[in-house]
Amino acid sequence: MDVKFIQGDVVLENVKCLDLDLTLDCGQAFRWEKQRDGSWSGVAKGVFLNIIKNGDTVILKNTTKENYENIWRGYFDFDRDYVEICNRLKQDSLLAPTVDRYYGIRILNQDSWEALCTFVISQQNNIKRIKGIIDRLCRAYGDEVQGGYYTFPTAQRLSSLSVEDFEALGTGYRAKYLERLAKDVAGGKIDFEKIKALPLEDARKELLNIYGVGIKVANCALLFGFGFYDAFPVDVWMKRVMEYYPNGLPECFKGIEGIAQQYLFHWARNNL
DNA sequence: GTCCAGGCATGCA
DNA sequence: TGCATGCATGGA
Repeated sequence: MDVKFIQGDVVLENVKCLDLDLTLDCGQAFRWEKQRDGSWSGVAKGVFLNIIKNGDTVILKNTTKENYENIWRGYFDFDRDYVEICNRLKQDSLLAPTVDRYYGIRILNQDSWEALCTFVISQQNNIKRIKGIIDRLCRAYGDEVQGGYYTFPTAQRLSSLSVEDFEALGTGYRAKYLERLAKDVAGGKIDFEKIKALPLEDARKELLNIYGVGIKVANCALLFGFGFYDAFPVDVWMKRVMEYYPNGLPECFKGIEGIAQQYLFHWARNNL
């Protein structure tokens, strides 16, 4: 992959195994919007981005070199060899056709706080409604960084809200979880950087101590917001998929269980 | 009207 | 340890 900085844009050439449509709308992030020109707009880590892919060329419009290096390079996982990963996953005969069918799904490295909050909201919920809740949350308590695009509110900002304030966003019974989560994070009870540095099992234990966080939400947060590619979230869709793996996960998933999971999850939602 | 969604806390055995 | 139950909301 070649990186060029051309007239205020960041241009990446020869990008392999990246499908923006699949990656930005496969149930791992809920805030990206597709534009009429086929590009995607969104906000991550407090910064707005419009991104488009033509052939093997990706253009991050109106982006500084600093933002590319500090945010987007890691967010889109540009340094990871997904071609090699997909080839490895295709050693599994069940996953092989799925990887071919949905080739280009990547894991986004989202902000830890946003991912944790997002997947607390996601529990016992559907993707359409999750998006609506998060959109209302950001519009109400985030900062507008571009017309109609808002940052995800900080834990400090949300720590002053009441349970009723969260309920007003349509979060339902999850409101009490969010209320306490915001206060605990703002108060320093939960240290994201410390958790990121732990082994998977220990990191998961830390997250499981949080009110409203169970095994599924913990694994999603670990995979999408803490850099644990070996986390393997199992929700109602993945439970159906697991019937195809009665003897457990195949050896070729090792270390990248989370990436395998995302292909299987997407396949399940579209075919089961 | 019933069922379901990227589940979890709680109570009880 | 494992299992049953209640839980908010909105779309199908």
